[in-house]
Amino acid sequence: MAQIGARIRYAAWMGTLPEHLQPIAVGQRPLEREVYLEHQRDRVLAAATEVFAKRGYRATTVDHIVVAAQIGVGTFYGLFGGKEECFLATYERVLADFEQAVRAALPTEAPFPEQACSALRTLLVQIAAQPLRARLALVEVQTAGPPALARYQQTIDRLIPELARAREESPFAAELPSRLEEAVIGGLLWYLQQRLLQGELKNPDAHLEDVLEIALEPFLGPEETARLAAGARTP
Amino acid sequence: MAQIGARIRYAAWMGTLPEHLQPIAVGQRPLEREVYLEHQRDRVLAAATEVFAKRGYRATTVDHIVVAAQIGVGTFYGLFGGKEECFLATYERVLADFEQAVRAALPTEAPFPEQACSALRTLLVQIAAQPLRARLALVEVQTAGPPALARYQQTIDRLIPELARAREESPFAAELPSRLEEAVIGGLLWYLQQRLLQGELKNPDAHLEDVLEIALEPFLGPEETARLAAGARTP
Amino acid sequence: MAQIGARIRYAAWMGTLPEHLQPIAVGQRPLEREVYLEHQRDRVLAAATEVFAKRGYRATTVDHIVVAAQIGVGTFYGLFGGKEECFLATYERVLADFEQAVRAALPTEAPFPEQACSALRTLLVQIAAQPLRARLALVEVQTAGPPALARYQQTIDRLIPELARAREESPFAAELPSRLEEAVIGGLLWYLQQRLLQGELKNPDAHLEDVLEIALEPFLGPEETARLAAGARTP
Amino acid sequence: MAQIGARIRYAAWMGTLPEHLQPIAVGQRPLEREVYLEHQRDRVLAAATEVFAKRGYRATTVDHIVVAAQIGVGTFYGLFGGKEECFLATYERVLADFEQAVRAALPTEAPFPEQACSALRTLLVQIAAQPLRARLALVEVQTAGPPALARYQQTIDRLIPELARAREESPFAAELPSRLEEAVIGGLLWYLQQRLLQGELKNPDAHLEDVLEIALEPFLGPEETARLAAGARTP
DNA sequence: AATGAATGAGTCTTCATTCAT
DNA sequence: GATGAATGAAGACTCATTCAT
Repeated sequence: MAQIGARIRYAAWMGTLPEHLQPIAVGQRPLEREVYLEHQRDRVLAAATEVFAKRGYRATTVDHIVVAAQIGVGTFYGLFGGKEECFLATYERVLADFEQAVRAALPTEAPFPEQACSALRTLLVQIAAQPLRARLALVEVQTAGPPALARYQQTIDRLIPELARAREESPFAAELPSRLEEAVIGGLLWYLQQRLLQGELKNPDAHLEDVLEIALEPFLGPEETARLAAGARTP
Repeated sequence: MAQIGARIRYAAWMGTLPEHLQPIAVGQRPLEREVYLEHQRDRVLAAATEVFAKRGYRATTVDHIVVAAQIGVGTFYGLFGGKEECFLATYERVLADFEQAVRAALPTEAPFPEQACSALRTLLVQIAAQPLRARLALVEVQTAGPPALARYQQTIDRLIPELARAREESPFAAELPSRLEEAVIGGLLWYLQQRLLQGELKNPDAHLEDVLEIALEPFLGPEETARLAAGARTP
Repeated sequence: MAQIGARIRYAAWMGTLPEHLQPIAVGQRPLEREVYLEHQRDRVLAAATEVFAKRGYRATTVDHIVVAAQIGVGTFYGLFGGKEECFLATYERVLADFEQAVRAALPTEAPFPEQACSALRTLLVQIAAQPLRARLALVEVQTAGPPALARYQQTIDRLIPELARAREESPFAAELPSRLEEAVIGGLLWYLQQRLLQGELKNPDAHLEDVLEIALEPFLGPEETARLAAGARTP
Repeated sequence: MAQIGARIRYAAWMGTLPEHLQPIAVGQRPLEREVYLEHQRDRVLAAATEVFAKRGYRATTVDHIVVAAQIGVGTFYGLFGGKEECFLATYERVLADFEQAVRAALPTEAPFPEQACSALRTLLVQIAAQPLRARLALVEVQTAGPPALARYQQTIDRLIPELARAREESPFAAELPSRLEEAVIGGLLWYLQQRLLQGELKNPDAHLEDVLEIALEPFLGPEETARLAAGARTP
């Protein structure tokens, strides 16, 4: 029903035409192919992310992805087991990228509150920079069927121990509700999801205060939270 | 593919068969019919709730509902505009019932904290008593397409002012994060949704403490919350 | 991909247009509908038989049938579980018709050899009259997948006891090979199948002698067989 | 979807790796290559036979064969024109092997009945020894499309003159039905096919008597047939 | 010569919705 | 008003075959 010529893409990517300029190291060829393939999967994943985020998981058809990625249907099924598996791969990729961004920016030597603040800020920055991918990871994942939902919940469950460190640092650790981490994460996700759906997350710093209040104030109290917010704003 | 004879049901409900023995009071007929129709819609809604909750919105087909409700497809489309509209109606009905239950049990004369506590407890009781309907209103609604999601968010938005009363009552009103209501509701919904999906909401009182901690402690503080929990447990 | 307007067919079949000429007996309507439905299934079955016989089971697509029968794809799947089930139904129908024709022509009061001869002759007549259906029942059934093959073998197994009656009548019963029925039926089917594939079964009487020789001579001997052949030729 | 490194296999078969140590006799290379190619085709054919027999012609995909044979898809298409042609080649190969086995065991100097008996016995032995190949040559060939079916019928047609020799030897040649060879072969094939499908051809001698009765008794009469069966059993 | 990634026509199947009865 | 047969667009997925490397 759609798509034509992706072999051409490979040729183009290889820059085939000026033959004499090609790397002559014959042994290298298979490597290039491998690199191309990785690149290919990435391209499809990127296209899929966009399509999923724009149309929603359900409204997206394999054909949409295939057209967007400029590949054949068969290629798609060679790369992924099907629409659902493709979505899952997309989700994993987005998640991994976000996580890596957060880790990369993390002031590992700083005290925990600063680290937490940095993580949240990077998250907001990432969301603002890549709203489509964020939408996929926060919204669409919830409607992409049971396996995706399970994977989403698993992701969140992994956040609980991270936040538990805030409890340890808390001056009022003793009085904290037992389920606080869970509630805080639920609240935070809700907040982000709502803002995202309203298209209100263009400017990360505009929401940092809210986010810190939601995520950290219950543990660290208002003054400390305000201090963090102020600190984050300056640099 | 399925369904047989629903006209018969109407006849039976009317006690029709011996036609000449029917009440002839013509004026009364339309009323009976109206009553029947309402009854009919209720029956279909009830059947639909069950099907939607059991199979999930997406996996449910109009035929499933139609078979469960023992009506014809045409009747279904006479009653609702389509599958989505039917789901929405189902959702509204469930919501209205839950709300009514909460209102009915509300100690209107009691101070706010007691009222809030009662509302939350009734909610837990309702969820435990009707897990299918709860599942529909908390989980399925999120996967039933954009309109349903919008309606869900609207529902939640309406809860914010209710919770804002807790802020007024709060002894530390001044220090409360500005977005606290939002975060608290998000956290609460997350908590309920997770428990529901795990099938852990059979016993309402087992979760009341958690729920109070999540919903009220941020506003009222630990002592007051503990007091409410204790008070709720006794009656 | 194809098909339009079958509702029209129903109207036409009902002869709707001249409304005042319609049977007014309202109670009769559902019956007519039922009759129509049976007629409908028959029509589809007839169309399917033709398509299957002409294109072969494998080369036939559901769409081919659907176009030939002038119905919608959905209607097809409402009538049958799928292509294979449709083929099976077709096969059963053809078989039943052939069997009925044989039974109808059977001289029940005559001695066994005459009955057998009549049965074989009717079979040849039927095959000559409906080569497409014969082809389906003798050839295509073997390539229509395991279930069809099993059904075919079952059919043949049911013929063995019928032929065993010839053994009882045989003057040399004692000397007959034990597996003779099986071999004879195999040989007969082979003969018919080959002739059919060569398009050589246009004239039933041209093959009656061969068929009698194959099927009956091993049991009844050459003279008796020749007598039967001669007798069958005259009427 | 599958297959890796078949070039390696060639290298291994050639003992390639230490390139400078390879026999340099250039003239010899093409020969080795030819030998390799024949070997290669054999290997693929063997793998294909197994796959076709196990999964059935229709359910077998080119990929299945390619994986089983450990070659690339392209190689497959270099070796055969396509799936159907490959099946045909497989069939020919199996047939040729069976025929050769029969010929090899044939007591050329013995009188015809003994030869026929030997041929049938060898056939049964071969079938018992290689049920998969037998299944391919007797069953699958019938479902592998028109060309294969035609080829199958051709094979059988070639058997008729062989069996006609039995007619010449027959003491009752004059009374034999004219189409007897055809019927007998049809019956024999049917018998074998049925036993094969039921997995009942493990022990060749258990079926020799049946087979002789089906194939030879019509020509040679019961006593002679019994004599042959007895003779075949002893050696 | 061998490889296997890419292709995309072709297949089956589902299901929301319509409308003549 | 109720019915349910009919529709057919739309979807997911397969697999024989090609061809650049």
